[in-house]
Amino acid sequence: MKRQQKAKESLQKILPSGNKENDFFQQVWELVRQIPKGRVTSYGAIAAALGLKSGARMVGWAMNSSHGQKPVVPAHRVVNRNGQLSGKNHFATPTLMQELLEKEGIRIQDDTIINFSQHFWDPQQES
DNA sequence: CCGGTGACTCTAT
DNA sequence: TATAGAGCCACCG
Repeated sequence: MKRQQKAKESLQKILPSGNKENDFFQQVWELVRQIPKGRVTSYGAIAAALGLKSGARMVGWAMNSSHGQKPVVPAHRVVNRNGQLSGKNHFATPTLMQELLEKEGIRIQDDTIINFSQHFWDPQQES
């Protein structure tokens, strides 16, 4: 639990100069930002796109740090492999994620995206 | 250096 | 079909 707070604080360090801008987090944020409106992707897909075979958790960690990022990170467009809004609890409000997705034309039922595969956006496909 | 944790995913029972 | 356990990488103290 405290890890998240610490992680957020650590984020403060990577923002200033002299740090590794190529940080894993930055990569994730950048990729997430490239997600087209009305589309969604999974942590595993992002992790794979970054070269992490099973680093889905790291992606989630990056999302945690994405809170308050200057370039808005549409973390709401990132869901688990099941299309469930697993991270909705980490947003400003648990319902914010769903609201944002619905605003983009995505139907959500039971915290799960309907026709997830249809809205799914492959990070590698953007290239 | 080592242990613990995490917005995940897969495999096994 | 559902539940349980292990694997995975990165970061912190």
